[in-house]
Amino acid sequence: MAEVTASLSIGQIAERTGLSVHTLRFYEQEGLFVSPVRRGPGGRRSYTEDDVDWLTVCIILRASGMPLPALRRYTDLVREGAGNEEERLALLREHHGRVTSQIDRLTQSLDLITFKVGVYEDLLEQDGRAAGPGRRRPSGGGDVPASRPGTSA
Amino acid sequence: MAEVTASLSIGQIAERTGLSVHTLRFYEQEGLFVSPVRRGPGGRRSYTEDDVDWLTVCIILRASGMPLPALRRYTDLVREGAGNEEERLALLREHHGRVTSQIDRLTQSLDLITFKVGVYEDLLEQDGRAAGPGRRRPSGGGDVPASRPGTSA
DNA sequence: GGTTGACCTAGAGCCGACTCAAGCTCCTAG
DNA sequence: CTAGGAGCTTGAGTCGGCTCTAGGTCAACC
Repeated sequence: MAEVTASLSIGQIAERTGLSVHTLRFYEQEGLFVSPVRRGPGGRRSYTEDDVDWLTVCIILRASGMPLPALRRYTDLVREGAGNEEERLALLREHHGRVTSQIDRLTQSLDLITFKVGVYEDLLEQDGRAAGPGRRRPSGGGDVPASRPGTSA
Repeated sequence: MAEVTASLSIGQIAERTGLSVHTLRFYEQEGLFVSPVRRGPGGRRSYTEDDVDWLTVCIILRASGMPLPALRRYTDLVREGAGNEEERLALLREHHGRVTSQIDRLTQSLDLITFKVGVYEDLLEQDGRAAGPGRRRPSGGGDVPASRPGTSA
């Protein structure tokens, strides 16, 4: 129950988070740390487990496409402490919306891709065996040699 | 049934696809057109409906994160015509995989975001009414004023 | 005949998010 | 004592994907 918050070097943080030391310094400079990064002997950065936790959140937000300025804003709000929860919520909600619509867009795109994959699979399969009209797809995904152009989307 | 493939100007294409004229010229330069863009009087680009169809595919592939070089490669394969379907399929499959894993990542991220939104909603709601312990979440998403640090991820 | 407006080219510029380079300070091990 | 390795700072470079500028052509309209 003691564990007086062991301090971690930038290298250790890099290893734990998967971010590069470059990126860690860059993030610091961009104001993405809630509490200022302490310095140990020789001016070396010294981090805590809390920093790792926070970075984990940052990484997830970044992975979901939150731009650095937004992440920075969020960090600022958290640093300011209690009293701005509405704004934090608003920010998170907005991001939530963007992520869901991004997932939607991707899912839609995936439909086309899946379709095209299927078209080529059929094409190659029936190319392999002699002939014989097996299950075919509605056609229209062959991209170019469609003889009558206009259906190649 | 006639419709001798009316030719469209770059401006019309821009309007139809939502790409800017800049981007259309840029894409052409990047080799993202299957057939070379024809030129009308005065050297003006003249497109067909087929180009629109192809661009639509390109837009979807781009929207799902396919990098320009990959898109270019795919375009090259299509331009070359029949005989390279395996490679097209491989390319599409690879992209398919990347898109699905991207969707997975986003969905995971969304979980955290949703959770945090919930935390702040609860917090603000119970802040609004006097007190009374309504349904609460397991806590741990409050970011910073957690008194005992180390649980703020 | 002057002024739009859409188009052309070549090439520069921009933005986001890193990523690296140069030159320095420490500390530790051999 | 020196070589290596981790860290430091400032500032520049990179990459992907556009986006814009400058300077010009051409056709149409008033």
